[in-house]
Order: sequence, then structure tokens, then C-alpha cells
Amino acid sequence: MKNRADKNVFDRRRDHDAKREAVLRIAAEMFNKRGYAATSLDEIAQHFSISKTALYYYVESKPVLLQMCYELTLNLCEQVMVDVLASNSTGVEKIEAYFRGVIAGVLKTGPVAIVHEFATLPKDAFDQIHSRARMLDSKLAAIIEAGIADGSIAEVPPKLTELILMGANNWIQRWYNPEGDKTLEEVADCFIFLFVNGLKSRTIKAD
Amino acid sequence: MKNRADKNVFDRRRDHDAKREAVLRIAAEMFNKRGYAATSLDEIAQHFSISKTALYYYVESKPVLLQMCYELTLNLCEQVMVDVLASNSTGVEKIEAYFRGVIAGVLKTGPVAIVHEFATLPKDAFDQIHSRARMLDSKLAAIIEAGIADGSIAEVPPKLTELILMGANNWIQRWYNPEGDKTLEEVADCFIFLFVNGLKSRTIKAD
DNA sequence: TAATTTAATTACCCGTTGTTCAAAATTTTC
DNA sequence: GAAAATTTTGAACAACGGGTAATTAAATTA
Repeated sequence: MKNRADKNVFDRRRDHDAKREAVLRIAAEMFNKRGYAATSLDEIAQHFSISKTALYYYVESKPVLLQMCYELTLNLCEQVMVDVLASNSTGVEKIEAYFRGVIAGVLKTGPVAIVHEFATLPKDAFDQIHSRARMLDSKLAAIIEAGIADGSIAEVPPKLTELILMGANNWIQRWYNPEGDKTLEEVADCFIFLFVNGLKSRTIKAD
Repeated sequence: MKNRADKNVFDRRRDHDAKREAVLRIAAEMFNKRGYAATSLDEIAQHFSISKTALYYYVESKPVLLQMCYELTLNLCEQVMVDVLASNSTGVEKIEAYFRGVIAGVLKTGPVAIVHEFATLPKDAFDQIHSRARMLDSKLAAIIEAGIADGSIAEVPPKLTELILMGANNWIQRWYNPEGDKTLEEVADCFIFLFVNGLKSRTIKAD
């Protein structure tokens, strides 16, 4: 006969974790496309053909749901950043690696990133998320600065450049459709080409 | 003694037009920063220290307010596009002129552009706004195609490139702060430099 | 100053939405 | 199959937000 401690041995959950994750991903996607305020819990629930109330079995509240979306996204971005910083490469290569990693990782596997409207978060969560996002920003800007120093990046204003790059990246979720005719690799390639090489056609190769 | 027709001669309004325009601009700004659904009429009214009901003296409804924001923005973008298309220049120069014009015009003078969440518009307004926006998109893509043909633009996928450029441009309103230390010219310069020349530092000039 | 127009307010209606609670349905365990 | 744990539901609530109506205040005309 099994004693009380054995409860932990046997995995009695039905598919709680899987469902929570599914909710997270769908919520993130809808938040990205329509915005947080415009997305109701009813709509999210409807997507799974369950009642709105059932969502509360997986998620504490709507703000916390948003918070979890951000956290998953930040985890991913930060991981990519760690890898990039650990690599032995020039500034421009690091920028390329970062955005390629984020586009592939966040958009393909992860719950799509949302990098706006954290104003609706509870204050403590806001502070935490916001500071993590700012940290990523400044690390990117630092990479650009280092790239200028090592001669691989042209003399651009690092902070401004970082904001523009982030903006272009953030907007991708708005229009990217996985069922469309473009793969994520094509998007990433085009994105990288634009920012690294520029639109201008060059008859004389620079490298 | 003046007859009825004379009513039109004398401008008896207090400052109705000016106030309507002010409402439009502030609304556009708040919609851009926080999103349409997250911005309440109360908040907009509060910005002018008037009651929510007073807004209805200037604006028919919230959806129509959004519609007017879009229309003002599209008017501006379309005007820039007309000028650009009339110019006698290469593809890459046209792209540069378009974004410089939009950044300067839309962000400085006009009610900042909002190029998302038209899903909330009344159906007929939606169709109209949406088709105008798509028209701008395709004209931009056509410019890119022409630029590839005339040799001024590298061989990029036109549609994808256009989406990425638009995204970067759209995101600017999110973070740009007129009271900050960067002027709009600096933003435009950086934006153009990034997309035209690319991040990569070049020891050999291509032109 | 009286009459008319213009502007803004207060109070209210009503649908939506986030959230809670108690109860029902379903699984899992034994 | 009974009991316990897990999942889902339905009803109801409170807050909020868009919109309307009646009313008051202010300004313009004459």
C-alpha cells in the first residue's frame, strides 16, 4: 500500500502543463495581433472551446497572463543574448546572430514576443519586466558600440540604431503569417541583409 | 439688417475647428502609444480637462475618431508618395525621400500615424482605409522593384523588404519623444542610413 | 438686456469584460 | 465501483467604457 509521499511519485495531472502552455502561446499571439486590451478572455477561451472561467484554472488573472507572456519572451531573448555575447565574433556578426536567433526562436518555437503595452501590468511585475527589457536594449546598444570600435560597424548612433532595429523586429509579428508563402528563414535573411548591407546596390564589393 | 444668408459670412464659432483638431492629434498620439482599445474617451477628455460628453460635440463616435486619425495620416503619406513618384530619381532615392518625408511630416506636424488595429473600424470605413493602406504598400514595393531594375537597389524581395521598412517606420512613434534629446532629423538620418547603407562599415566607398 | 446659438455638464443607460463562487462533471486512485 | 482529486461550468457581480438625453452655462447677435 502506498503512503502519502508517493503522491508525488505518480504524475496524476491530466495535461495541465500542456494546456497552460497552449493558453500562453495563443494569448501571446492574440495580444500581438490585436493588442492586449482588445483581446478578451472570452476570445482566448473560445479558441479552445472552453468557458472563460476554465481559463482561471490555468492562469491567475489577465495581467498575470500578460506577464507570463513577457517572461517567456524575455527568457528566450536573454538566452540568445547570452549565446551571442559568449561568441568570439565582431560587432556586426553579433548583431546578425542576435536577430537571427530571436526571429527564429521567438517567432517559431516560442510564444511570440510582445514588447509593448506593459503599462497594464501590476506595478511590481512592470518594474521587473521593464528593467529586463531595458537591459536587453542596452546590451544591444553596447554591441553596436563595440562594433564601431572594432571597425565592423559604421559610425551610427548606437542607441538610436538599436531602437530602430528593435522596432523593425517587433513589427514582424504583426504581419508574419506562418501559413504564408514566406518562411521564417527568408524573413530573417531579408531583415539581416537590409540592416547589414543596406538597400543600395553595390558594384564594388566591400569585403 | 442681415438676412439669413449672412450667417455664413460671419464666423461665429468660438474655436470649434481648432479644438477638433487638437482632439484628433491627442487621440492619435494616445492610440499610438497605448493602443486604441486601451485608450478611453475619458482619458482623452481628461487631457483637455473637459467631460467625456463634451468630446461628442467634436467627434461623432470613437470608431469615427479612429477613422479620422487614419484619414489624416493617409492623406499625408499619400501626398508624400505623390511627390516622390513625380520626382525624377532612382529607386533608392525615392525610398529615401518617401521615408524622410513621412518621418518629418507625419511625426512632426501631423497627428502621428497609426497603421494597425483598423479591425475595430465600421466595415465600410475599414474597407476604405484598408485599401488605401494596401495601395501605399504596393506602391512602395513597386518603387523597390523599379529600383532593382534601374540598378540602384540590390536584389531584395520587394514585398518582404517593404513590410520590414514599414514596420521599422511604424514603430518609431512608440518610442519617439519630441521632448527627448534626439531631433526628428537625427532619427530620419539614422533610419535612412541603416536601410540604405547598412550597418556594415565600408572601407571601400561604393559611390 | 432679451433672444438665440454654441458649448459643456450631470446623470443615466446598457453592453462588455474581468473575476469569484458554488456546484456539477469528469478523472484518477484504490 | 466508491471516494478523492481534478477540471469545467453557469450564474452572478462589480467596474468600466461608450453613448444618449435633458439641462445648465456661456457667448453671440441684435
